[in-house]
Amino acid sequence: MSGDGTVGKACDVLDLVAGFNRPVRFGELLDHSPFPKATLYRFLQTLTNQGMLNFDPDRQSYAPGIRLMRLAHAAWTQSSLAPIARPHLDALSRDLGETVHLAQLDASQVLYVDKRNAEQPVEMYSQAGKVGPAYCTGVGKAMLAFLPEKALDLALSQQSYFRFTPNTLASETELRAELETIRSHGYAFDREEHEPGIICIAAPILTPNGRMLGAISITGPTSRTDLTQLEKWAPLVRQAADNIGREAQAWRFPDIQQEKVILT
Amino acid sequence: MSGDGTVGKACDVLDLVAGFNRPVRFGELLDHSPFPKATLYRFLQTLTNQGMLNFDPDRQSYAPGIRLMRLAHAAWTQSSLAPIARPHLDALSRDLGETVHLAQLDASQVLYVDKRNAEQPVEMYSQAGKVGPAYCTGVGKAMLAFLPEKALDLALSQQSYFRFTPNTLASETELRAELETIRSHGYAFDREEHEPGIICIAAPILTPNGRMLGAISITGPTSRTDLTQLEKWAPLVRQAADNIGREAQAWRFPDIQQEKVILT
DNA sequence: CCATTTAGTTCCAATATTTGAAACTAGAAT
DNA sequence: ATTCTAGTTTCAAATATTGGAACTAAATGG
Repeated sequence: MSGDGTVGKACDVLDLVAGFNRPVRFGELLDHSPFPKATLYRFLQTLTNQGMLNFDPDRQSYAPGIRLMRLAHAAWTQSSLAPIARPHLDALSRDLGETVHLAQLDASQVLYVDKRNAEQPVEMYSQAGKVGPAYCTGVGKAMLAFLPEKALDLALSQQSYFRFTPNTLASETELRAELETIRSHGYAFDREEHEPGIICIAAPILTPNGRMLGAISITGPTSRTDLTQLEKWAPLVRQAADNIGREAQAWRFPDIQQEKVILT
Repeated sequence: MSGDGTVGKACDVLDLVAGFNRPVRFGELLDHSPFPKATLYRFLQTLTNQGMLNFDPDRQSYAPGIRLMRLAHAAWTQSSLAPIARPHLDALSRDLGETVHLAQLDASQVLYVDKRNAEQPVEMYSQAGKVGPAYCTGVGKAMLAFLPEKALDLALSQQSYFRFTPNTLASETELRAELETIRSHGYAFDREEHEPGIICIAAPILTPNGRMLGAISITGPTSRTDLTQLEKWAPLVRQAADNIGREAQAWRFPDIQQEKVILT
């Protein structure tokens, strides 16, 4: 994938292991990796040794290690929009009573960063940290629509365009047209493009100076809601997204000033 | 810390950045790292490039990257006890009405893997992924008590023994005596050793063949409960821990058999 | 406004590490 | 008992990392 020397390769191995979504044996990994046996073997040893992978001696299988959870906790706290967005998600969830998602883009995929569930309490990592396709979800399209040109080209070339439902926009051409519409409206719909019976409205989170940071969405089942209903919520969703974007840009400036004060 | 070649060093840099618990600039990292300027610089570039770190161009600061969240999600699903323990935590939480923790050991520290909160829904990564000291928490001591000798020696040498409260066991000698008691009882108390006003009872999670996998605990404020009350719950906690341990060992065997069946 | 300091980035030859074919070992299947 | 398969180790050649030093950009201050 990406040739950042030894470290990049090690990251690729991490992804490889994580990608199986189950503990996996050496041989399987070898079949799916570009590395020679000895090389892959040493990477697995090193990563296991570091706690980035977990080796189960009973099963003789590798899985992502819990050291990653500690690091991810720091990432969630510091690099994600979750801390800033939290009160806004709470408010949307309370006011609208439907599922609320907060997502960011990671490797051209949608990464769900936080969630409020309509009737039941949040399920932990089973939601946060989960990934999904960008080209056929509300949050995904909302984010793509406001990506800078070069990044967009790359991202669009990396989508699978698998047709999950009859409504899926399953080509780059169709998707680009849709993104145009989304840009002009300022929000995106998911018209059962990923899962039948599930629709959503999503808005991008943009800083005042235009950097796209993520997206939020309101999701509901077609049994309970429809696109007309969702569209009525558009102003609310947009407003929440704008507030998050503004706060995100303002964030940390106090921090820097503090340092200045201390140094003076 | 640990010299696993280039990959090990890159992991150290990740820990270094995560350890600040806030976005941090190049210079600060340099002051706290053993690497020369150019070397650290290249590590940061590579890791940022890989999405393992996040570089904020406005602030010119580094933070753990959201790619870690995706990997951690896989770790939580596959390598942690959370999926197995979930129903047991739910039951304990429902029956006892107090806070329930599930923890595992990571780098001689307590890593909280899941949680049920008495009255309010779970807070996401703000709990899962969080780390704490092993020598002065219930889950920590319960796990240490059932660690194999060599691993225990290492772990005990890595504790800070900071005296958080008057009750903290702030030396290896005191702690070893306590671990002896815990081994004979099969459960551990936290007698306000980490936070004043907070007590807990914890039980190690052991496989039938004796491998220590983690621990669970029931925590309460001294205003509402006392050690006598907690001790009454010991059988319940132990039973839940045993069930988790048994299921964890049994886990995956079907998987292997499936493969055998397919191959035959 | 220019001089000076500080912070961050690039270069490149010396050096240490990674690489991977091949040999080896343990255990399962025949 | 023998053959296979899966996993582990070895070692010289190939390659990537290293880090001192030179460089640039941006902040500071005179």
